[in-house]
Amino acid sequence: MSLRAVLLITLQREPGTGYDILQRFKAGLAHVWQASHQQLYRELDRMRGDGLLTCETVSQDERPDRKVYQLTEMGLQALDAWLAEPLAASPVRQPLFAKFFAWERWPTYARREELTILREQLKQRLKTYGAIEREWFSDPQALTPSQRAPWHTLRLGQRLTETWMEWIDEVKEEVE
Amino acid sequence: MSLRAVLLITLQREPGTGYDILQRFKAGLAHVWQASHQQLYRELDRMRGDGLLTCETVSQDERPDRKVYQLTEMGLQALDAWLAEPLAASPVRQPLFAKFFAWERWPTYARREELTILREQLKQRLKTYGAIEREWFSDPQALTPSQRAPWHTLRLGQRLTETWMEWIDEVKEEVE
DNA sequence: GCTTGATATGCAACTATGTGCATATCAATT
DNA sequence: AATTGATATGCACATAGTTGCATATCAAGC
Repeated sequence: MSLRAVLLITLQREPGTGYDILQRFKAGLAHVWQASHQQLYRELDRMRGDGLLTCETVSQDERPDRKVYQLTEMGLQALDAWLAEPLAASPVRQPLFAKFFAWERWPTYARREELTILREQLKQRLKTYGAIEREWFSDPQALTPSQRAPWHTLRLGQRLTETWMEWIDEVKEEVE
Repeated sequence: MSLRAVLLITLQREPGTGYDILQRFKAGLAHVWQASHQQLYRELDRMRGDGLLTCETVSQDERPDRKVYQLTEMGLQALDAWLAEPLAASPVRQPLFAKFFAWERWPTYARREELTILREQLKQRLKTYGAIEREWFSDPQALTPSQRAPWHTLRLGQRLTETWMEWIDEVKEEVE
């Protein structure tokens, strides 16, 4: 349901095509949801089939048609229902942690490589967060409550990433 | 692959049945992996089919047979290959964050309920972590490196959970 | 002239996970 | 005597997500 919910939220703000949504995902929702274009197009079509969206095909000169999706009343109701229902706890799944349970069989060079790559990914993620923050939330005091809410999620994303990085730096010393 | 990998690690330490593994998951690996019994039995059977495990059926007086699974040489190789290969970055998927992007449509009472329930779940998780720590890692200094490694994962689990809880407490004030 | 990247869409096959249902025994409690 | 919880296994169906492939145009750079 969650991809569907994220799409409902994204389209509720303004109508758009699969490609639009993909761009929005890459820009600001990067710390919220990731999906491939295949997944998006498929889900949008299903949602249209279920009556949550309407689809208007816009012809373009000598280019593939754009399909602009828009929420229906039913879609809005589905969104409200999802918002009202508390989320189920997400199951814990940390494949990296599992490797620590096979410490003896995990070669030192592989440990080092794994942690180095992960640290690099986290650093990159922080950079992305920073870019999003500068673009959308440069002046937190000036934000309205509904603009401020997404900012909070970004802040948590940052703190969780920092917590991870601090841990890696501590553990790395013991790896070698 | 990851459930498979977790099973390889669990069985590498000592052979066992699906039920055994389920108990181990509940006991100590709770902060690493969660899986239903259906998933375990199915995956174990597939792994046997792929030659990673052998299965010995042990008859019990008037009870269903127990199936004791054990790693094969191939299974050990698969484990080593998995350990050597750095993990791909896991995609970000935070349905809760998505709700913050629909702030205006998210009723105050629902926000409050959502965060209260989540806080309770996190508190419960910390309690579980505490129990695991007391049972397995009561004296961190006395641990061998390979016992110490899983302890690190527990510590990170605790810190991430704490980071979440602090964030909830901050955000809760603005919710109301 | 050719490649690369952005724009724009999607099918088909596969893998992973979740949910509902089903079975069977024994011990302990009500 | 009946129910509940622990032990022990599993099938079948449904949902969610990944990967490979396919198509088509235009602009910009080499």
